[in-house]
Amino acid sequence: MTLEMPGRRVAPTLEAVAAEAGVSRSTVSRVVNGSSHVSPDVLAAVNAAIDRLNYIPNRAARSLANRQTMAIALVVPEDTGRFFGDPFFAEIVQGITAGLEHSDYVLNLQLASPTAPSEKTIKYLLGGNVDGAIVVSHHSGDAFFTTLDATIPVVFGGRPYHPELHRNNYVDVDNAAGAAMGTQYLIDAGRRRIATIAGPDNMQAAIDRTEGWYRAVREAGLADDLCVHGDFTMASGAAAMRELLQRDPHLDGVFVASDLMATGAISVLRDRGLTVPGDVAVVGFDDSSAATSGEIRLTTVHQPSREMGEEMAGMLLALLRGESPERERVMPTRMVIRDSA
Amino acid sequence: MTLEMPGRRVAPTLEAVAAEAGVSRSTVSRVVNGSSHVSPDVLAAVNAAIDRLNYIPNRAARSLANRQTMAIALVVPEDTGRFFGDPFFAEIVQGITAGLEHSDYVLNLQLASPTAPSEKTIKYLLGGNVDGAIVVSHHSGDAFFTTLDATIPVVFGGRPYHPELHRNNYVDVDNAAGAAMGTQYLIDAGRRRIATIAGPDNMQAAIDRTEGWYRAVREAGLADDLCVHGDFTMASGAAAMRELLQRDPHLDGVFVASDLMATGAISVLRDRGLTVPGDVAVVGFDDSSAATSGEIRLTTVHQPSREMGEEMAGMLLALLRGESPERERVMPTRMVIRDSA
DNA sequence: CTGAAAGCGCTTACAG
DNA sequence: CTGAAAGCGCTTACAG
Repeated sequence: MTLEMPGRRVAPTLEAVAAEAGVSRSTVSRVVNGSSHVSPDVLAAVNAAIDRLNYIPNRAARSLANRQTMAIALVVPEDTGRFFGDPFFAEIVQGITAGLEHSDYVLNLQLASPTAPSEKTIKYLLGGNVDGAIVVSHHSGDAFFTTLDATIPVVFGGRPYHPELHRNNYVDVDNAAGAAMGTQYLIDAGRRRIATIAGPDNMQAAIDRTEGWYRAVREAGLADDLCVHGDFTMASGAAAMRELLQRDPHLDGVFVASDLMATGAISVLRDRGLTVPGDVAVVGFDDSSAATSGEIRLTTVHQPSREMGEEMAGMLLALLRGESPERERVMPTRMVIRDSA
Repeated sequence: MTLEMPGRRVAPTLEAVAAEAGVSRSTVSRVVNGSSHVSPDVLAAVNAAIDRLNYIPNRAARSLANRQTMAIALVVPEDTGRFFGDPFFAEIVQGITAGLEHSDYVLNLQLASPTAPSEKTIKYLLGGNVDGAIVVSHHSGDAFFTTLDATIPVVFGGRPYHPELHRNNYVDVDNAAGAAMGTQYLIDAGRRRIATIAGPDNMQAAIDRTEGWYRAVREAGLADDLCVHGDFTMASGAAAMRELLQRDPHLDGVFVASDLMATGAISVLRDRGLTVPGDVAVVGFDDSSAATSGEIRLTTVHQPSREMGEEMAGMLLALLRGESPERERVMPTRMVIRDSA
């Protein structure tokens, strides 16, 4: 590692390009950074030299000089299993990646534990290694993110749990309205005994969806006692469904706060010999690929996950440019009717 | 962004620590980097100063000075859907993360397209932004990885497609032997018309597994004509199963090159009213979480994915230390008997 | 064991 | 529009 490999050319520096083009380093730096104050012919000469030498600016040197790392952290306070298990995240990441594609920023994935990030992650995030951060799947009770938000620009995927404490940048959907819509769909279909499988109550999105269910069910004058919480995994959806069935074997509709949980719920329904949507109609939330990969295609509340990812990236980029974008971007949901309700 | 935020302290530098401790910068640098040539009391004084000031070394400055980035790229030549859709990757990533936990390296995720990495990714990887790379899910026909391997230390997850062209570092299992074992299990169970759902033939692991199936089936004197390829997704497993059934409605066993594809295959089997393993016995490969999340728990060939990820990290770390670890680490597979065969 | 000095490859005012 | 100079915060020989 220490000795020069044969055939391993040393990377050309700004200095070399300057010499090749017959100009000063300042000038090369200007063209590399797209400054407008460069005469056309000089610009051409420098660009030619850059191509000839195959020059790529040294990131570390640049960072040191201008105090920008050109890196963005994607912080996901979930264990690996949850992160990889839910297609919702795949779409978010896809969107973020797309939104960053034409920028010079690179994405650094930081998987943290749901309770608290590791010492290493904290040091990394607070140690000036990234210019900004996107945090998705935020849980309550972690003061770290408040610190982070005070240190570098951060945008949240989903309204963070304590919005009243300080104003955050986030992109989200109106979870309560979406959930109410999904529940209303069940009501309109004539269901009268409607349960919900809610998400974890330390996540704002989950809380809001539960709220939406309550609202719809109460407005319709129906009972609101059938609420069981899961943690957004398929297994937890199944477990919740079992409990619900035990509490009321005659329920005829269930609004589930995520497609993945809905998939789990449906499998137990079928195990019990109940038909979907015949005996029990099921409405999910997300419209992720989980909605169509199971045995029964899910009727669900669609949220534009990919676009949300793009929005997050765009918002952070704007923040990084020193602009003041709208702090709260709430995107629309809509019903997608398929086979489960 | 440009003006100093109120309350935003400037990060303390090495210089500041040196002043605080009453020593030179060189000395502080030595203790930060764990050099042994420091007297006990000086070491104590410096560490105290570091704690007092809450000093975190500046990465960019360090990188610039010693030409190390302390970053490792995880390159996955798959689209986001595939990467997030297969729990196998989750376990690999988990292992890699664990293996890097106690090092000072950070992981940079680079999702590339299966055919060729983007211009941005290439520039990033070749532009001295990472000290090494781990590439998983390597497909054939991409000369880029040869270039990459010649530029920085890289370890492959799975033997790369053209091992004869140059010697790579990799960690893998004996895919052929594992597949033969899985197929043999079917044979021993009395199955006589055994098909395979193979992986894409531009991936070495897939090729090897197909090879193992051929070997077992031929040695048993059985027909070897029922081979259909999928691309490791659940949907492709289902499609392959349909084609297989069309080619021979009476097949009684199938070895599937991945659990995810096996899950897809089983769902069509059941749709057709065939019982598993009664009518058709199914053996998967991976023993990922997909093996136990479906309707029928998979009998499958286990590969130690998480450990493999750890090995990859360990191997790369050794390479980065300038050591010469074994270039090829082949880990054991074993049968896991559950309900599908 | 410790320090002074040079240097890593850029950017950024400051002149002109 | 262009260049000379200083500086970003470290590490690395080189002396001592």
